Amino acid sequence: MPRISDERREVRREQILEAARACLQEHGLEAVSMEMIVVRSGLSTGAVYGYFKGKDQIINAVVVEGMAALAEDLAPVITNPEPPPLPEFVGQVLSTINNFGQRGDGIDRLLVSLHGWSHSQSNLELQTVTRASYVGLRRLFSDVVRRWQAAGTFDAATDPDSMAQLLMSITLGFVAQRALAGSVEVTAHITALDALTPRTAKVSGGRVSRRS
Amino acid sequence: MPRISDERREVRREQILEAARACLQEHGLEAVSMEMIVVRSGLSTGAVYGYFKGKDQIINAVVVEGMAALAEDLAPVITNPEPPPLPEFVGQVLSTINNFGQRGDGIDRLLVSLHGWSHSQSNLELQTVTRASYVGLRRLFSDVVRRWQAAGTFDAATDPDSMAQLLMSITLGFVAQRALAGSVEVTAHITALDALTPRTAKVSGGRVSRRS
Amino acid sequence: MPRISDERREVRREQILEAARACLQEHGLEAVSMEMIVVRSGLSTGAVYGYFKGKDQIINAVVVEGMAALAEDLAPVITNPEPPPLPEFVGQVLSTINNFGQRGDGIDRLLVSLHGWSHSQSNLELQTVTRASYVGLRRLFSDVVRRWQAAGTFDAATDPDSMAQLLMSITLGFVAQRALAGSVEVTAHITALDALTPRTAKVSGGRVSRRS
Amino acid sequence: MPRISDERREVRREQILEAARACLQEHGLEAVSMEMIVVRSGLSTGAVYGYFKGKDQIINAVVVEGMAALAEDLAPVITNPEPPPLPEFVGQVLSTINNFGQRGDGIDRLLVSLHGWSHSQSNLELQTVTRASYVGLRRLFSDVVRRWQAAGTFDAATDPDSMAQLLMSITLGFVAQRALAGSVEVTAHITALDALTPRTAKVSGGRVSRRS
DNA sequence: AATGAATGAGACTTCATTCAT
DNA sequence: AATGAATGAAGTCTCATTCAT
Repeated sequence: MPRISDERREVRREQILEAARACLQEHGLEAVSMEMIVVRSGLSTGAVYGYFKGKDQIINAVVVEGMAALAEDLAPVITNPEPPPLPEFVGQVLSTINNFGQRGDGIDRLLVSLHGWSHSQSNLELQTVTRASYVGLRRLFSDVVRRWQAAGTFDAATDPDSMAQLLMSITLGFVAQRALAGSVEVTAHITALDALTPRTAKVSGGRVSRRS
Repeated sequence: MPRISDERREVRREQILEAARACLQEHGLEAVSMEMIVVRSGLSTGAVYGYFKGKDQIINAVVVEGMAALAEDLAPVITNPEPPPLPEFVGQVLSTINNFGQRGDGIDRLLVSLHGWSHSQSNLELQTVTRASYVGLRRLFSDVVRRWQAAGTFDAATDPDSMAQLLMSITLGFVAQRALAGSVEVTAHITALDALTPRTAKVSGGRVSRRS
Repeated sequence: MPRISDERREVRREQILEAARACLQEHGLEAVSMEMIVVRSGLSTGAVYGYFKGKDQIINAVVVEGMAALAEDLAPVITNPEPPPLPEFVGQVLSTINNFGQRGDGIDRLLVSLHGWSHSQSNLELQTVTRASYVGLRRLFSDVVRRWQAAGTFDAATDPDSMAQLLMSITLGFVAQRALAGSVEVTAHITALDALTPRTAKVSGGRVSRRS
Repeated sequence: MPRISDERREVRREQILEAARACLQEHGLEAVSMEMIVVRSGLSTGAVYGYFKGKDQIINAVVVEGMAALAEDLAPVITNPEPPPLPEFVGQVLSTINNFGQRGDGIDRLLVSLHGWSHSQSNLELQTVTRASYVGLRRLFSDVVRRWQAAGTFDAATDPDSMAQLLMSITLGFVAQRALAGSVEVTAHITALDALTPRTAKVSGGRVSRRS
């Protein structure tokens, strides 16, 4: 029988993860220390160990919950039964991602996710979860492609899985480019995809006219 | 007046970086220790410190030289005065990247680069170099686009910088997806881009005229 | 809100300084190692670092607290409003110093202070404190001279500051000679000063009158 | 059969000691490193080890040769068969010492000697030499006292050894005070001793008149 | 449950000394 | 004799984790 309510427990847990995120972003994967997290969380060392078994578990939780939160944000866009044309669809995905990075508190959760990518290279547990998560996302992308094909707005001969790989690369690459090069714009991606996309008479005509 | 030749010095230096790469891949950014690198390099602690001022300098050198090596491999593809059509061009880029990752020795230099991405988030020196490097790569991409446009094989109205951002995302995303999801294929990307791209004869001519 | 009382904390701190003193005397300034101090203190490495930021801080604390303790011992002698004649006064000072060196525990705090003299040559922080402390002591000596002069037992024409310099030299020199030559006696100094000093009745009266 | 002449060898040896002195003064006993000395001496590591067996030997040589050089400077003053009255004699000693400290080259050999005092506390070899040297100096002082007594200018009842201890303290104390408090003047010491010293009619009369 | 002092393995780095050239 | 690269023991300090209170 817990002395403090589950609700309160959850608040504390989030407090710790919040602190960990901040430290991770501020100091990087190699330099985060338990003490940092403890101080920033406002709890005591012992208390933190009451919520997490150790440092690794905290880092993993940060990464995993980050992925989960992003997935949640992406869900409406990606499971949309009638997805918009590819450029617009990608625009929606990237916008969602962009917004995800900027949640009031000064922590850019996307930058934190880069640390997760690195960490998952050598942390088996995290690797398993991460891989499952990204493979899952890729499958959702391929489902979108299939929905386009079913709706007749996309070449039926194209392998949905291949297309999903490309969409995946664009998505992850957007995150990486944002972190590494700094300036990236969602609209630039939309523009570029618009330029690529072949338009059948009806569609392309419609769009072109809209823009002229 | 060095007792050992510059050549020999360079060999030793590379020995150390090689060891660092292996350790980085095997244990991850947070867990690499100097002792690991020292043991693996076959040199003594003191010797390693004779070549690098400290751990950070080694890590940075690994990352920076990794980027430089990749850039060198990519150069012929990316500075090609008559670049092939986009899907094929991207195919060449991704293939080069793929090959770069698999240089006999069992070290996947691309996985190592993910650690570099993470590390550069919180290491100012590395960040500066990294950013310059990726911004430079993006510029080269935009030059490729301009060459396509000059050759009349690409819509002249498209902003080359936007297109470069997309190419950049695809490139970086390929690396990330390879590390995170595991199975990615260059051919899948080519296929997908082929499906998107307007076919030369009819379309490109048509589009160019339509928009001019 | 500390779990251990301030009192207990102070005890621990003193434990560490005690250990440091012992090591300093036993091995000398260049050879004291943290491990020595840690082992001798009976605490763990981490614990010691919880009380002092580093080795330098410990050494400095040993020196500074040593000076403070000696100053405390000297206070009653040196601030005596009616100081005895010079030879006896110097005898009191040197005796106090001698006693200070032999506090039961087998550590000669005066020998330790020699290390402090050396260390303060190249440790700015320590130099500042040391200098202030010795300059302060010199001022107290000149005040004693002034009290003698006010009481009419000392030549009023003599510059108190000059006399203070001599007293200072005798005092510091006693410490040095004790450490370097080994056998020094307080009584020898008293005897010698007695031999120098003009005897009260005849001489001092004569001199004072002659010079006023 | 030495390939280089003994003369050249001696020059090199002095070069090394000179470098060691500079480093000792600049960085202090604990912080001097072989590399520092090597670099400053302008020789190579190996060369330095050709002249001295190790670091300790260099430090000891610096200290011992420093004492020897000072002794040489002091010799004429202290072995003077007809030493001047005590205040003047002390003045000569302290002046000699002061000059010893300031030999053009920016190195204060007296400050270096403080490190020697510290080092000799825990270096048996150095301690032996140092002790012998200072005990010897003290004996010379007592001989001076005996010469005063023989000449009838000093109370014959005074124990020369006691007086020697006092002179020793003043001498060493002058060095210490110079290093620790900064401003010390030879003249202040003369003045103070003048004020102490009892004058038989003739002598005191003469001096007093000079001052009134 | 909570606290935070204590632990101690292990990280990074220096540096006196050696020795192949 | 001279060089200076290499060695590796030893030093300083950090930090994840535990546990008495």
